[in-house]
Amino acid sequence: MDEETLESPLQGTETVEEDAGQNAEKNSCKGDTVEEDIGQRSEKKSSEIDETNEAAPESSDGVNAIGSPSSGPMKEKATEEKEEAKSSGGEPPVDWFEPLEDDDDDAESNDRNDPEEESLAGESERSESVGGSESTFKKIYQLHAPRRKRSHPDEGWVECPALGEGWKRKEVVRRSGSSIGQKDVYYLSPRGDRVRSRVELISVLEGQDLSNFEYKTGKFYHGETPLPRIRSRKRKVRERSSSESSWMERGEGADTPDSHHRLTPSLGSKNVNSNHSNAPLNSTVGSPNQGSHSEDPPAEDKIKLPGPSSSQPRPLPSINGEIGSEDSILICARCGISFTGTWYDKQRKRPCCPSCWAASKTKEHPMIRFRKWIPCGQCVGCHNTDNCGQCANCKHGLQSPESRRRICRKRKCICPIRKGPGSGGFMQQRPYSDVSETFDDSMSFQGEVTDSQHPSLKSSDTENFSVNVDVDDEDELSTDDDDDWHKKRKRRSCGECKACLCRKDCGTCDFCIDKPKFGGSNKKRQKCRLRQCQRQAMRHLLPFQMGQGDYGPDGPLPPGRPRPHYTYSRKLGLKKTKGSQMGYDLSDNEDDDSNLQPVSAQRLWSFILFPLCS
DNA sequence: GCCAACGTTGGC
DNA sequence: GCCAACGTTGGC
Ligand SMILES: [Zn+2]
Ligand SMILES: [Zn+2]
Repeated sequence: MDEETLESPLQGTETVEEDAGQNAEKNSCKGDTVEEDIGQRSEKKSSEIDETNEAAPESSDGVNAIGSPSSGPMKEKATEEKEEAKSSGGEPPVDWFEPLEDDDDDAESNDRNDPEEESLAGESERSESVGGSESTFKKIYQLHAPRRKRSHPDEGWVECPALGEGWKRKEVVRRSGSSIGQKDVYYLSPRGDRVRSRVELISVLEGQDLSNFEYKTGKFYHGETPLPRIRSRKRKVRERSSSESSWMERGEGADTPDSHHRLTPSLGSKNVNSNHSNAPLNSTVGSPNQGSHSEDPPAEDKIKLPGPSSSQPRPLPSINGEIGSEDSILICARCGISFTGTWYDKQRKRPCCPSCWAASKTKEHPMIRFRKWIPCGQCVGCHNTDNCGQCANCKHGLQSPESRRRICRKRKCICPIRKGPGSGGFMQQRPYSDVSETFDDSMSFQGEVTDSQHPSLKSSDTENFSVNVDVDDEDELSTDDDDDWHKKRKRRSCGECKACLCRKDCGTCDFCIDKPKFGGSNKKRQKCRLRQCQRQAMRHLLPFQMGQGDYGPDGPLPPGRPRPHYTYSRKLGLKKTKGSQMGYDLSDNEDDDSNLQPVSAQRLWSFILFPLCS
């Protein structure tokens, strides 16, 4: 979908264009920029529903609270979130993305103190408000209105002829909260539909082509002025944490206020679109539905995480709750500190504080082992001297300054199983002893670290988050090694052996049988055993004959690489081998020298025929 | 957009 | 520790 692409927070390397766009924005629609609280927006919605007598409500806090007592009104969420914050860590609050009550302290502190009472109040109120009558709206408005300073809802609207007669546009700058300074753009249709996002706009303007419309600026672009965010991006970006993508400086999402309400994986723009006919303005929010997560498309395609623009000061994480309101406190799953904001790890399962996130970006995170690729000097890649001119890196290099050029992928070492001086392999890049450089003493994880004899290996918490990370400099710190990630997916095959060169599946091995094309259920999803690389395939993927035999400490090494075991996926009770000490990464067996191509493998392969490949 | 298949996870 | 299962990714 276009809008998914357009609004993807991952869209962005175009900070510059973005800025330019913002300037253009001012010029195009001449909109007064209204300053507004984040939290206000939810209030304002109710009030505007009132004032415009708008039948189609527009958000969960406005709509669901009115129409459905069971549909997850924000007050309940607020309570839950608070509970979450109290119980250290755990899963993120389901609606953490809601800009709840994290603003103006002076005015709100009273309300905040008793969320349960508030919740109850909201409940009874909702129970009365079945039909969403005008009086109900007013009641809600009155209930909420005194709680925050608000800009007048009629304020700041300017004509936006680009969308047609009667359309209005409004910019709102947030005055507080974690995304302070961020500018939201709203539209108001001639019918009074209030639009907070591109998707909503599309819904309201059913059938109209908005592909050239830039939500943020309120302008249509024609041909020669491509919208910067439309550029396709490599999926490699996915490897970056959602936390990073939560910085919305890049895409248009940064300016669609609605984007902050569309953060649960199950609540993507897809849902929005499927919901668009009658109530376009309430479709982007709903009660969280965690269950459907796995069936959704990759979350990154549609999730936007809230966060301030990069051009604005980033909120400092609060250390153990000292800073920030209780409502938005999360417990970092990595270091254990509490922090305000909405940072999450790349799987969006655990909160990840800005420090940890930043540390991971700067390769200084104590819980992560960063490794760098060292060319072996022997493999095909290393022996290649000519750039292919075709690969992404070659193409990239054509447009890049010298400092950012990358080595041709055909010339990169493909030899993942070798390591050591003069040999390819991962080298640890950052010692654990650097922990203290990055983290403050007050951070709770330090206690855990010192409690254990060995910070990186003994603490269970540390264990859980001790991750091997192949350094990926793709975007930030380009070096010659910046496409190791690319290689990572290649490292099961040498590309040269008979098995690698074989293009045909045997159709009879278990992996083949599993394939849909052979009538299988696609559960194993592995390459035909006979096509598993003779040199680099995982041992357990090789033909069965090869795994058997008299391999032992004194005998020949078994062929193939052993299956890696991922220590970070294990919880408690792991026993570490003695070699698994600081600076030695044995958690990923690919680095183990025992994985070196054993002579016996070649011999064994001579027993495997390749009738399909010869 | 589809597909092959890689890497990781959780259950046992 | 093994392995079935599956989310994810790069190539086409
Ligand atoms: Zn096969
Ligand atoms: Zn091979």
